Amino acid sequence: MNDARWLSDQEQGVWRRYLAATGAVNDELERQLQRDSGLPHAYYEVLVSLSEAPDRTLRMSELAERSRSSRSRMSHAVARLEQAGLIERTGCPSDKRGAFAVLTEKGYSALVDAAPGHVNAVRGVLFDTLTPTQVQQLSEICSAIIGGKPAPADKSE
Amino acid sequence: MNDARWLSDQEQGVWRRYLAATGAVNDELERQLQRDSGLPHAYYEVLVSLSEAPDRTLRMSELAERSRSSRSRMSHAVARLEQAGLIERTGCPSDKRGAFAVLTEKGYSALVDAAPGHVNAVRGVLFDTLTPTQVQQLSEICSAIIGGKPAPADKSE
DNA sequence: CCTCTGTGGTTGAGCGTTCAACTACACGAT
DNA sequence: ATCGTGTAGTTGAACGCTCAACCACAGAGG
Repeated sequence: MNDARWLSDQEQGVWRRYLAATGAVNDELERQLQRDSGLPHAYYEVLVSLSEAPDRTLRMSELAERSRSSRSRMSHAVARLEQAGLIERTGCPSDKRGAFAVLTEKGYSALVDAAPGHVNAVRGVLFDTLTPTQVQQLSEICSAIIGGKPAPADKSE
Repeated sequence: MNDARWLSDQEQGVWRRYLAATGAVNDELERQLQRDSGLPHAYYEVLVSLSEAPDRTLRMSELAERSRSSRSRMSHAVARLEQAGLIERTGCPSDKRGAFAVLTEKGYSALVDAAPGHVNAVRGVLFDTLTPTQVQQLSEICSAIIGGKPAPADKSE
């Protein structure tokens, strides 16, 4: 493990804190959403994306992009959400390979029901914990990470 | 969605960037480790914990704590790692309910092989992307999220 | 000794993600 | 027309995680 390119003690500490912190945030959100709404966070985000789209409708691939997710994953996810009655699928007339996902009324209410608790959890875990200065710093740090790597990123800002 | 406790536009932006950034970091690390070593990141961390313990040995529950993981998860994980020959289990003489997990030579080599690529990935995704100031800020932000304890040199866990 | 409660650890089912096929259609070239 | 290539989306198996039992033992009290 004595590699010339190993992390410094300081870097190693930061990295471990990073893993602990993001892990804690993740766990807390996942647990809260699952407990209060029976939805995994990933599925909640799918509903959010659809709710913000015109006609609450998106192509599968668009939906995958916005959720930073693979097509396969979105296929499985939408299948489950459809089976739960929160989403419906319709074919695309102009391109017969395509498929639309549409948020149902039931799906919209599920989202409206889930949102306050979720927002509360986000506040509790992040915005209530950090100072406004830290929030600003975190924002810039995240922008740096997103922009510096060839990863599927949200450009809608 | 017009809840009095909804997130402000700024907060919402930060939150989405946070999700994108941490998601990208996660995906990148998971992909790199899986491709180059066939290990999920969680399993890699188990090997790291064991490699740092005296005699490369830890009780299951200690291992679970250090990996911020449930006992169940650790049981499954160690079962798989044992089956892969990277870990061995031995009973605890003083408490016959207990079990030790021991890193094998093969497990140690697997870790040594995997480490450089992993460290490289961590650098590429985080430390090469951020300025030293941002790294320091991130460290304090993570500390705040974890425990509310500020000190960068803090080690009260 | 025996039960009662608590703890260390395991197990199995259910679920979400991944990966590698695979289907079906679009589009351009031959 | 048909061939080849590329794209949209789906499928199934393998795998890791979670959750709720569950087993085996420890320790205290009767």
